[in-house]
Amino acid sequence: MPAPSFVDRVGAILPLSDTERAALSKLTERERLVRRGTTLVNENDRSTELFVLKTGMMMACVLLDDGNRQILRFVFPGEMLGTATLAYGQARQTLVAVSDSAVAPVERAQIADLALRYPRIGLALTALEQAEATRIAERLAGVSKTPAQARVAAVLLELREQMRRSGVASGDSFIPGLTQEEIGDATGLTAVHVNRMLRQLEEGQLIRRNGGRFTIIDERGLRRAAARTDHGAAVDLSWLPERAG
Amino acid sequence: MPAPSFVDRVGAILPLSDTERAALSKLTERERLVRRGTTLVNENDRSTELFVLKTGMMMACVLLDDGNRQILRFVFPGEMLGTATLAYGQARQTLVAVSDSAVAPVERAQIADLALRYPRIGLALTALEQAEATRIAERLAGVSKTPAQARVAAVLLELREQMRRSGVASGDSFIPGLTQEEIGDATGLTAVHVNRMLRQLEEGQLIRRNGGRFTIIDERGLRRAAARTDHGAAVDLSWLPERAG
DNA sequence: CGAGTACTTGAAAGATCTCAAATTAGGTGG
DNA sequence: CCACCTAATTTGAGATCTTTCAAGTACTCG
Repeated sequence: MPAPSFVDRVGAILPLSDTERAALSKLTERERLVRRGTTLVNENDRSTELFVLKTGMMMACVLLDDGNRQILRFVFPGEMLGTATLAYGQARQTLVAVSDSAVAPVERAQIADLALRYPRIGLALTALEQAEATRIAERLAGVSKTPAQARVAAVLLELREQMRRSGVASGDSFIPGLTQEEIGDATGLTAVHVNRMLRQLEEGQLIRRNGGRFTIIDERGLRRAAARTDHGAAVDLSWLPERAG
Repeated sequence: MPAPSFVDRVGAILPLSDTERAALSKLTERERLVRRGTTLVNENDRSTELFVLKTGMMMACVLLDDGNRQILRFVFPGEMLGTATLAYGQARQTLVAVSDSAVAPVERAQIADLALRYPRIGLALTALEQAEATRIAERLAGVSKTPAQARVAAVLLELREQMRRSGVASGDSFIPGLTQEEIGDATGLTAVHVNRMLRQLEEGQLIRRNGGRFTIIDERGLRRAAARTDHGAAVDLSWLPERAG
């Protein structure tokens, strides 16, 4: 399974006409490369462009004043990032490449134009954004009053899930490509403590590690350890009428 | 200043024609009362309606399996809530009234119809949703690696800010109307610890309390205590063209 | 006035962080 | 291809923050 494109993501929640499909494709024509570890956009930069990830893996984070940072989400091919420029004309998150990546820069005017021309697509974008918001809300719930081991287990499960959906990984084995420090920034833990939790999960026969490769041995057990499991509802806009009724 | 209506909120970010204004008003015609402490919607309920808060104060939370809950946001008049039904056909958050409230139930088909008829309004709703997502992301950042006192200080500042904007409070004094347990659920702390942090803030001459009323004595100091301050960008869609160009 | 809920305070237990140092892995230039 | 250099991982011990448990006080509503 190849990495899903933006059109695929939108098409998955809403049947698209050929015209709509073409308009969407046109949106992601341009391409900009971002090297691993490089920052694409800095928080609070004034900007009117957003991005669609074409290949690779990126992350969105906010920097705390004490030098710490909170990773808000990991981004996979076909997903939008930096969409806050739409509403704010300014970036609200720092975007960093986790691995070498390619993004399609999109002017917010293009998005607006598209949404005005094809209102159904506008709604589809809203729905995708909402899905992202829901995911972040879930993460907030998971981070705040959950023990460390559960948080780490949850990130692993979520990463594998997303990597599967993006065709980057298959089966129970995957390569997060994150340092333990980064896992810590995503879970609100110290790198040192992340290390201990990974060890615990390994000793509990829930996962195995070789180099950078993780294998989930006991998925049921890992889910139990993660406590909060994704109730896995899917975004679906197929109920949308063709046109205003 | 009276409580802003939904039309006011949308109108604040985008100039509206009379037609658009009328269509928006029509959306919130119905009204349903929710008594303090009552649950309007339960997480995971199948449903195709969302709500606009007309008066009162509500909150959106997710329940954790250990009986704990995470409060994701507090909702004030003119704001939408339960919007996940749009994309999922199912509630993703539990909605509870903090004080006696009145909501306008809206069928998702109505929203879709509106957005298809008036694409600019569709974009405005997207922008409002995005603002909410940004706020939750900020909260995530603030909760995960921040000391308890800073979290409590931050909630107080945010509550005052929102209550001001909604005309519920003015000046430096306001009545959160939340139990310390609820503040704890919002910050990821125990009620006991919230109590101690409030005491600390009081002893540090940053706030004062009388009954349920809070007064911010030293705003600068409280902001410093809260560490992460809202960079306060405003949502603005005035750049939107009238129609697709 | 009584009962329940919220608030307050103390003391001890537990989780996570910090600091420090050793080991391993990865990448680069010779 | 090796040697080196830096970044990442691993492990231990003590410090710190937050929770838990317990008990007493204040408030509010019938």
